[in-house]
This record gives sequence, structure tokens and C-alpha cells, in this order.
Amino acid sequence: MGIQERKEREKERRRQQIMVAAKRVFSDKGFNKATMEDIAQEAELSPGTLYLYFKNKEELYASLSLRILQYLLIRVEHVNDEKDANPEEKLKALMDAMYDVYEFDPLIIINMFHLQSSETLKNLSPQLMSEIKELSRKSLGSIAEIFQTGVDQGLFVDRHPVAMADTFWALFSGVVLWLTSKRLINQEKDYLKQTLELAFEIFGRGVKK
Amino acid sequence: MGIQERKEREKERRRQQIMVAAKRVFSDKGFNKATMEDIAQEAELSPGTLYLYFKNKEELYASLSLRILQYLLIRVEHVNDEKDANPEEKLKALMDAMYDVYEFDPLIIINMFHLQSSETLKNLSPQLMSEIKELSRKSLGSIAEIFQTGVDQGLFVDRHPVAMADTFWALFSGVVLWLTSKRLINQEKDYLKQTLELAFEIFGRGVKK
Amino acid sequence: MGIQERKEREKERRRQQIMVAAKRVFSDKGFNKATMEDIAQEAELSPGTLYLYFKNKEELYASLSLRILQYLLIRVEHVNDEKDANPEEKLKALMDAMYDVYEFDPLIIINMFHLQSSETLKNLSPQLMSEIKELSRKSLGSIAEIFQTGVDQGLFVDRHPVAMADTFWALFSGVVLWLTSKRLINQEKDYLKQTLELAFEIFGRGVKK
Amino acid sequence: MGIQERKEREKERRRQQIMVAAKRVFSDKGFNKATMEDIAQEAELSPGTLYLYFKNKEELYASLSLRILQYLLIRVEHVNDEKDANPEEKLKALMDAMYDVYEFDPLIIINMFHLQSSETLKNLSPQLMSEIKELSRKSLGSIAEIFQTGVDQGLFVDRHPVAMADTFWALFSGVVLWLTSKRLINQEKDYLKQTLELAFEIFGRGVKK
DNA sequence: GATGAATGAGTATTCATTCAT
DNA sequence: TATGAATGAATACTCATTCAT
Repeated sequence: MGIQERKEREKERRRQQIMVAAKRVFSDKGFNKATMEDIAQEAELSPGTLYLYFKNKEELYASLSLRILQYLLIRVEHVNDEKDANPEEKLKALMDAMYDVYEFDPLIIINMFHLQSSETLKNLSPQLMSEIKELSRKSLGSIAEIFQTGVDQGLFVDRHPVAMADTFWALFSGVVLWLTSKRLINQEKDYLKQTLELAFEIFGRGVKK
Repeated sequence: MGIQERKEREKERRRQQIMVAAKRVFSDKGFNKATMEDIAQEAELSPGTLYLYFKNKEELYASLSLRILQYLLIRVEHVNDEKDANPEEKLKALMDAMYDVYEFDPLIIINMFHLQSSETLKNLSPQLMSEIKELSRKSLGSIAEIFQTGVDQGLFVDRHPVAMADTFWALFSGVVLWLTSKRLINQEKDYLKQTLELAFEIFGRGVKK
Repeated sequence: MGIQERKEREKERRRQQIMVAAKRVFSDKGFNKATMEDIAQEAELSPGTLYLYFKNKEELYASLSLRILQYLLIRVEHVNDEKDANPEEKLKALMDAMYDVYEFDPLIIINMFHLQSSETLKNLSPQLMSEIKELSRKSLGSIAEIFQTGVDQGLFVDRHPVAMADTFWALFSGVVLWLTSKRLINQEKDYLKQTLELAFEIFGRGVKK
Repeated sequence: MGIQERKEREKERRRQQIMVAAKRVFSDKGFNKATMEDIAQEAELSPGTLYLYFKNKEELYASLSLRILQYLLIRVEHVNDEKDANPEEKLKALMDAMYDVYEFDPLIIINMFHLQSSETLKNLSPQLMSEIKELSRKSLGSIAEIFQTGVDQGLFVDRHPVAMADTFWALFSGVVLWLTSKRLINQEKDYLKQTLELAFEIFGRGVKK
């Protein structure tokens, strides 16, 4: 392992350390109330150091989204890779995957929406932005593929698969956000799970022929 | 018209004038980036005047939600009042109502979520807060009633009507937020309408037996 | 009584009404925390009206001092007018008078000090300022006269009577302020009285030969 | 000298730099008219920096009092430590000490009174507040001790030593405030000194048997 | 005279970001 | 690289004062 590589690895470790701290602080206080000072303290670093790894506060926040999107893509592609599964089974597996994604980082949805705000987008580096867009595109595309197959096989109602994927994602987001905003999640995790299951069940019944 | 009454009316006109300006500015910049100075300028008033009509920035923002909630309740109750309509027809009418609500104020969903944040809630006057809670409660209750009837008549799948109402609302919110965040709305209003229709169609198929 | 005179009297009544309200509010909140709005409400008038009777907040505050100074002068001159009393008796009477002045308006001392601050003086009308100065001068002069007599008659130690008057006034002010600042006055009025008596006793013993 | 220690020292230097500037500005304009901006400019720092060293405006102001109280206590205790001196000599030494304290910081008295206002107290950190209270308590206690001895030895009139200490302090405060408020101090420092001396002389004669 | 709605200048405080060490 | 002290722009909110009615 060359010196260059070791440095690269060390640098990545630091980035992760900061992101872990940032996630905790942002979860706790939200984007606006969380200060860079808070995050630095949580990461046991100085504020200045944060800027060696992230261009600014927005980009640090956005990088959290990147991570979850990477996880989402892996899970969704994995669902699609099950060659033996039929569309209905894949839809079921997709729903399970979404729940795992949610558990991986319950903030995911809020991150997503913050991310899309125009004010935020202005402050991101083009590189990070294109990475995020690419990942989003791929994930949604992969979801749409499932619907495509279902429609092609006459198992699902004949609607535009991309629109179906959008709707599926929107339903998921909506439930998570709605219950989060009602502050039910932390206290009643089961209630969220049940509601998500109901939502998915209704959705599943709705897309089938 | 007494002098008292005229003053009252004038005062209400001012409140509306400020709310209209606030809505424009908040829509444009979001809650945090919008300054009271911005809003005052948009309303062609001085900053101090805003505080004669609204306790603080949070309460001004929240009052925008109040207005939309009032409209929502009226529409939803009207759907329920149609004695001749069967649950399926009511569900259809409810979906139309939601779309009107959305058109009345596309910010509605974002308002709703901002409103629920604990930081926000701390700054609201108890009176305003209870008004908002009451309106939310009534609206969701009214929606649940539609599902209740459907379930009772064996037309809808037998699930908890309140959970079905939650899911319905979450689906609506999710679609609006998702498309808003993708900045598609202004440019492609039709796409939102189509996606909402698809979402509602899928939902409708899903809740029916 | 002419119309002119009646108007004058009515105007004076209003001034008094405002001053009474102002005294209550200033006592309660201090000069800086008290708002003109507070005072207007206490006086059951509108803020604008206050400005018909007083040039500004400072002048309203200063006018309270004027009133107490008028009362002080009357009491002190009355002491001096007792032709039969000897200096020692007059000194005793003076001390009683000071206590009455204090009871007439416990804020007196704080008023006095606020009044003298240069920022305040800048905002007073020349007329009001000269009235205040004149009253102060007369009162202190009258007090000095008592000491003058005492010194002349060889009853008091031979010091400059004006300096003795200053010291007397300073002692009185100091005790009142000190105990006020220790928040003892409202709770333990007796303690103030006792301390004042002790202070006056010591002072009395100190000035006598 | 370790790096830690050097930093500590540097930090203390900054605090002093700010306090010196604050003292100048507060002396000039009084607490309310002085702005943090003014003080920052006087200290040749930015406003934000002030807040790195002092929690808020009130605490900056209060810290000025702390310094003078520390000096006061040292001087007063030093007087008490003179084992050979009799009460009369101690009283004389105490008066000299008070004058030095006054010269150390002529604002002392005004600080003291501002400090006691309830609004002020609310904004102070508990730690600073208890330091101040402790210092006040000790100083007054030390003064009272002098009187105690004098009374015990039959040299002073038999009055409560704590009340005598209060009166002594009040007399001192009163003279300083009175002359300050008459704006005589800067122009005629001698006059203050003479008046203080007279006041102390009268007091001294008054407490002796 | 009296009103009270409107004004808008004034300010303490915060915090993302920088840069000398 | 890492630090963390310093920056200074940004902003919600207050309130003495005015003036059209």
C-alpha cells in the first residue's frame, strides 16, 4: 500500500467520522439549528477542520444524503437482480427494502427534501450534485423497472412505470414525513411500521390487475 | 356599519395584505431565508407594522397554514355532507377536493411540515395552536368517516379508517412534496396533476374490495 | 372663571393624571423598561396624547422630579421658618422632613440621579431644566442655612455650611439607594427607617460640638 | 511556561483589553446608551469577539464590578489585619481605603447600583453572581468587624455594627453619587475629596463616644 | 384636543467561514 | 494537516415618536 493510498484512506476515515457526528447533530436539531461548532464538538475536531473535508455546511448535509442514496441503490438493484422472482414478489421485496432504508437512516426523507430546495442546490459543488442526481436517477429507474416488468407481464395495471415509481416513492416519503411530523416515530415505532405496511398493502392492491 | 365594525374590517384587510405578501416571500425563499424586512417590503409596509398584526415570524407563517386548513375542512365536510353519494363517489369527490386544496395554495404541504416542528410550536400562541390542532383533527376525522362508511358497507377493505385517512393524507402530501422538491410543479403543472391522479387511482383501487 | 382659565385648569388636571400613571409605571419597571405605551395604558389615554403634555419620555420623567423637589422645598423652608427653634431642633426637624419626602415618593433619589445624567439633560427643555435647578438650589440653600446658624452659634463644628448640606443630602441619598438596591425597602420598611435614623443620629452627633 | 499556561494568560489579557474598553464606553455613555458595537470599536475588536469572552452585555458590565469589589476587599481586609491599630485608627485607615477604591474606579458606585437591579441579575451567570455576592458579603463583614471592636472597647457608640457598616457604605456611596451626578467630579476632583473628607469626619465624630 | 396605527431607526446576539500559527 | 480565535454580516424585534383622521 503506497503512502498516497494510505493518506487517501485516512482522509476517508475522517470524512466518515465527521459525517457520523453531523448525522447525530442534524437529527437532533435540524439543519438550521445545528451549528458547525456543534458538529465539530461531536466529532471531537475543531470547526476549521470540517472545512478541510466539506466545502460548507450545505455540502456536509448533502453528503449524508449521498450515503443513504448509495445504500438505497444497492438494495433496489439487489431486488431487481433476483432473476427468479416475479414482479409481485419483487414489489414485496422492494417494500421491505424501503423499510430497511428508512431504518438505516430515518432522516432520509427530510434530507431528501432539504436537498432539493433551490437555496441548498446553489451551494453544492457541481460534482456532488451530479453524483446525487445520478444515484437518484438510477434508483428510481430501478424501481420503475420492476413496474415495467409487472405491466409487461399483464400483472400490474397498465400505467407509465416511471410515474408508478414516483408514486411509490411519494407514498413512502409521505407516510414517513407525516408520522415524523406528528412526532410519532420515536415514541411509537410500531405505529410507523404498521402504517407503512398498510400503505404498501393498499398500494400493492392498487397496482395489481 | 358602525365605526367599530369598520375598524375591524380594516384591520382584517391589513392582516390579509400582510399574509398575501408573506405567502409570496415564503414561497420564494423558504421560511429561513425569508426576512421580515422582505415581507414588509413586499407588503409595502414597515417591519414594525407586521408585529402589530402578528406576534412573530413563526406566527405569521403559521397563520398561512390556518387559512388553508380552514379551506380544507370546508371542502372535506362538504364531501361528507352529500347524503346521496356512496363511499366510492365520496372517495372520488375527496380526491378532487384535495386537488383544489392544493391549487388554492401549493405551499400547503410544506407549511404543514414546518408547522409541526417543535421549534415552531414553541413560538406559537396557545390560541393559534389550538385552532390549528382542532382544524387538523376535524379534517382528518372527516376523511376517516368516509372510509368508515366504506368499510361498514363492505365496499372497502377492512382496515382501521383512521389509519386509512392517515395513509390517504400521506400519499397526497408525498406526491406534492416529491414533485415540488423536484421543482417540477411550476414548470409542468400537468405532470403533477397526472401523477396525483395516478396516485389517487392506485389508492382507490387498493382500498376497494 | 374665564374660558381660558378653565382650559388651563383642565390641562393641568390631565398633566397630573399622566404623571400619576407615569410614577406608577416608572416605579414598577424603571426608566428604560417602562414604555410610553405602558404609561398611556395606565393613564387610560393614547400614546399620542402623552406628547401633547410632555415633550418626550425624558421630560415626563423629569417632571416627576420637579414635583418632589417642590414638596422638598416647602418642607425645608417650613423648618427654617420656625423662628423659635434652635439649630439642633431644626436639624431634628429636617431629618423628619427628609423622611416624609422619602415617603411622599420613594423614587425620589433614583429620579434625582437619573435626572442628572448628561444624556437626560440634553433632552429637557431649557425651561424645565432651569426650574429644576432653581428648586434644587433653593432647597440645598435652605438646608445650608440651618447649618450656618448652627455654626454661627457655636453649636455645630465649624465647617462650610454648603458642604455640610451636601453631605447631609448625600447621606440621605446613600442610605435610601443602598437599601433600595438591596431590595430591602419594600419587604422591610422598618429596617429602612431604623437605618435612616441611625444614619441621622450619627450625623447629628458628628456635626455637634 | 507551558503552552496551556501561555494561552490562559493570553486569554486573560484579551478579557482585560475588553474590560478596559468597556469601562471607557460605559463611563462615557452609561449602560443603556453604550452599544456593544461601541465597545468593540474601542477595543479594536469585532462585536462577535466580545461574546467569546463575556456571555452578554450585562455580564460584561458586571465583571467591571467584580474587579473593583476584589480591590475593595483586599484593602478592607488589610485594614483589619493591622493588629496594632486601635478602632479609631482603623476607621481612619478605612476611610483612606475607600478613597483609594474610589480613585481606582470612580464608576464603582454606579456599577454597584446597576448591578443590584433585578433585570440585571436575571442575565448574569450563577457563578458570576455568587462571586459578586460573596465579595460584597465579605467586604461589608470586614467593615462591620471594625465597628464591632470599637463598640466592644467602648470607644464607639453602642449600635449594631452591621448597621453601622451599612451606614458607612451608604454615606460613601451617597457622596460619590451626589457629586458625580452634579458632574463636579471631573472638573473639581478636589471638591469631591474635601466633601468626602468632611463626610468621613462627621461620621467619625458621630460614631465615637 | 385626542387618537392609535404606522413608522423605521436602532441593537444585542449568532454563527458560517477564514486564516495565522 | 489541524487548530480555534477572530470575524462581521445578517436579522428579528422594540418602541419613542409622528400625523392623518
